[in-house]
Amino acid sequence: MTSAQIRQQFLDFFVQKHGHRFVPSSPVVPHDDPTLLFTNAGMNQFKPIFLGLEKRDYSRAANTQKCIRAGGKHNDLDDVGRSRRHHTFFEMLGNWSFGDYFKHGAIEMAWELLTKVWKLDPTRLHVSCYEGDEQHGVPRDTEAADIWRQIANLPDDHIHYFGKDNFWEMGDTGPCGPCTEIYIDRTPDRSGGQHVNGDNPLVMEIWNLVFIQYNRNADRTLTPLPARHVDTGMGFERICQVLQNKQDNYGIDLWDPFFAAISQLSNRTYTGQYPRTNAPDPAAEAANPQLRTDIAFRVIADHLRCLVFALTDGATPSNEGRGYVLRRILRRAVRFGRQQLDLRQPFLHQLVPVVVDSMGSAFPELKRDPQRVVDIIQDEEVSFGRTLDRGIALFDEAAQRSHKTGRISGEDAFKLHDTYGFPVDLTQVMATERGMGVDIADYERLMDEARQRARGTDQNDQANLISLTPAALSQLQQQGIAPTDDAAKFSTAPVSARVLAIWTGSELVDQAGAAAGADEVAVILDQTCFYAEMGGQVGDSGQLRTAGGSIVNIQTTRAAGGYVLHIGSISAQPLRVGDQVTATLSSVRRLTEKNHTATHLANWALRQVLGDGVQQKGSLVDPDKLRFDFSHTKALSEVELTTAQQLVQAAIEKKMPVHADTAAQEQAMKINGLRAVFGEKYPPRVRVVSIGASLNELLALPQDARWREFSIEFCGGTHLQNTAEIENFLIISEESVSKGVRRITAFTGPAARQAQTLADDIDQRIAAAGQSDDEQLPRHITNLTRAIATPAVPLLAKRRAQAAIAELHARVKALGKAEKKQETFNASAVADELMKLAVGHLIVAAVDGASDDQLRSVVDSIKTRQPTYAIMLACGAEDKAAFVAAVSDDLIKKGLKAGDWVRQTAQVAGGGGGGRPNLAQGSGKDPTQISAALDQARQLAQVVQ
RNA sequence: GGGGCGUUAGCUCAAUUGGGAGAGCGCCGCGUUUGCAACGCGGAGGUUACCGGUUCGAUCCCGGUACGCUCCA
Repeated sequence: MTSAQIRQQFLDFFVQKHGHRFVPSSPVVPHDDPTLLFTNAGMNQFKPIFLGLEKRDYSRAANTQKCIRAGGKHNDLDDVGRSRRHHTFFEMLGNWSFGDYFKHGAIEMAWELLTKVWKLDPTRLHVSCYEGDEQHGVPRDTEAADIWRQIANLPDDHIHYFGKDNFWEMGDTGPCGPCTEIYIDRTPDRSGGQHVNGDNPLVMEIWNLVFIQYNRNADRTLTPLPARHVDTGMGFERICQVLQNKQDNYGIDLWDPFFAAISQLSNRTYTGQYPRTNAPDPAAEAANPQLRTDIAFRVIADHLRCLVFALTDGATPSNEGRGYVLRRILRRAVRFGRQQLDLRQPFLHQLVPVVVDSMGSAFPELKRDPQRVVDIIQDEEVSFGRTLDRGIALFDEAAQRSHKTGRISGEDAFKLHDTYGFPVDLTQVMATERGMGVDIADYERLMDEARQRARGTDQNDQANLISLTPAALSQLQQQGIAPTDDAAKFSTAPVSARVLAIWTGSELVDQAGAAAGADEVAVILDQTCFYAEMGGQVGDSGQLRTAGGSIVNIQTTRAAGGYVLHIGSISAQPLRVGDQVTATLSSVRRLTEKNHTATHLANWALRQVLGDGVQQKGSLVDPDKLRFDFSHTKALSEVELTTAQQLVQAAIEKKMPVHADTAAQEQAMKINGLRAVFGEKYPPRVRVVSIGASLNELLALPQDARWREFSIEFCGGTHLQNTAEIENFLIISEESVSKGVRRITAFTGPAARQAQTLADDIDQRIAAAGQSDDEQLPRHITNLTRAIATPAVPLLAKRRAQAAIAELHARVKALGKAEKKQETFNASAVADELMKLAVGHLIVAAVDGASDDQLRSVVDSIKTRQPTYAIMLACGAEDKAAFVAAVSDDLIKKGLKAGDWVRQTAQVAGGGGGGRPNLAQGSGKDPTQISAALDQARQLAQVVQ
């Protein structure tokens, strides 16, 4: 049975036989959950259902979920390759019940699938159940055990009890419950019962059934949930191992194409050997080259699969967060290829088609744009190659330094790693190759210190107000407080509302402010006109006022579990639950709406200019500006920017009406030219914001080619009535945010007007500089440079100024060159004159009207012709005297050093100087003292006369 | 979010009590050679990332900005 069949049978069993809805795997990169690095369990996408934040139109679901476990709390990265069961990426088969079937149904179906469909030997199956927790009043899960006895006829010695391993919790608080795990005993004599939940690889957990029936409160107590859920997870690679009768997860057919491809690249074969333990054992590995090869094959295959999925789902390698985890995974794969398989050139990207071909039918998203994935990986490989080359050079230096001790210092190893990204295990390998060691203890010490430093300043600010804890959420629900009615948010009129709850960030209180404590709060009302941050539009600010004189200044607004949190500070009188308030928006809402409507026009205009490849990658709309990120591979040209800007400006001048209405998603999706954010989940009924044509017109003729001339987007934000209200639109900057993503920032309305005056000012300066005299050029350059240093300068004006500055620089350079040509001619002539004034081997003279540079070239000129002389020349400008001295080696030996000579000379003219014994320079502030200074110079030179 | 490091010629990089901006490769010209490679001679190419400060004087010291590399969370 192939792995593909196994996957399909699992899904068919639940979907076709037991009425589950197939819910496609959510992306491995959880775009909407910043607390999670990667999707690491099947239930991630169902979390909101368990938390009671969301309802679905199905109560049974099944899927195979893409999971990554690396970098977070579960970090399996370093075990991969040596371990038989670990992956950075794996599939988790699962079935769920949301308030539908519970323990009986879950166990019955699991048993049926394993023993009837897949025909596993029932006598080899064991289960574990929760042993209970008296302290919190949770009984031993005899219920599950009884079901097992009844359905599976399991004898008592196949039912085991454990503590916290059999109690599953989502977090510190929230839904949780006991679970029952199914194990398979593959010992020859079926004696594995004692190893259940132990380390024996022959006794392996294959399925975990979780029964969610409690809520864990903040005080650690448990409350039974009104609706009980089932959440199960079965490692796909593991069950394939069992059904294909293999000893390890990498022995299954799924990996065959991977190993074949790696084999072809490296000209080696995979034999499936494993070390005794998961921990690296350099001695054993050194003695067995085939073992090292096998480990490398597994590392590359696993990491490759992980990268391709993560990149496909929109992540990119970077130096922070999840991007950093991906970079580490990629580099680990490259390192193993390089060290063990001698793959010195970028190779990983060549393997991408293996993943796409072998898994593309189960995960069609892989086929969408594999070339992008190839490009990103290749880029990373090339840049890691540079890092390694640099590291090797630096390692050589370090080895040189410590060649006496025969030991690379911990400090060097640390610096190689911390500053230059050169992996410490490579340092060790290279040291060993030269018969050297590495001071690893000291390296670890420095590493710990660095970790401490990084953590030291990690403070969690008062961010607690912006969301509700699961405990607070369930408390609100239990009090019967309905989600906030925010239908009024699309208008700007004040509304009258009642205070339903006050949240301090840690608890719900009846009153707050002034004498009542906590004045930074989040207020929940029965209805509101405030827009909670969403879809890139920032939350509203404004005021809540009571008749009794309490005022809450709202800084921002967020949504949590259907409740709108008005976050702000209470002044004057305390605020109480039950108070009647008037909610008034700040006038900046209008500015935000200008920016939001303009963002839609910008999105549309960029697509007109750059083509359909432009996809929205993010946006931020606040009162000050709009920021729009979109996919595009290179910087925008001046023409593209100008055209996009003009398109938006034209749309403003056309005074187009802005329509917003809801429609069935399925219908709306058909509209030609509609923009939706890729990867975003949209509800069955969506709100469509269209500019220039009403939703009714659009839906009447959805495929009409005309619609491409209009901006049409799914959007829940607030907008103007008419584009004319935007007034002005000016692009302020254009930059790259990550590979393949550009960002434009723009202003509208009054901010754009202000920016325009800056642009006009700059254009005037450019014009003035163009006609400037030669001497004034540097001043114009400085002025222009300063003028564009202000952040709010429109981009096009800035680019014009930069071009002008470059031109001015070129002019200055050309002038300097012309002057210099004359100078060299003068220098040798002046030198000729001066040499006539020599007294013995000494020349001390003033050169009138010469510059510092000219002075030096005269000295050079004399020196080349009379290498045995001592020379001191001086020149004066308005407020400055300059000296250059040169002394021959002979005369230095006699006691005249140029540095001392020029210093003591320049001191006479109120300055100082210095340099080397053979050449030095100095300067002073008083040019009238030049001749006195030169007298001093002659005096000092007496020593060599 | 917090550290470390970097930015000098087209490229790779030097330049220490703060005092003359350099090398190798590449490029252009000339020479040697039947030709090529190689070699020899000569040459062009620099706002030392940007802004400010200290100083008689800053590639160098100090502060800030931008960009890049890198480690940790």
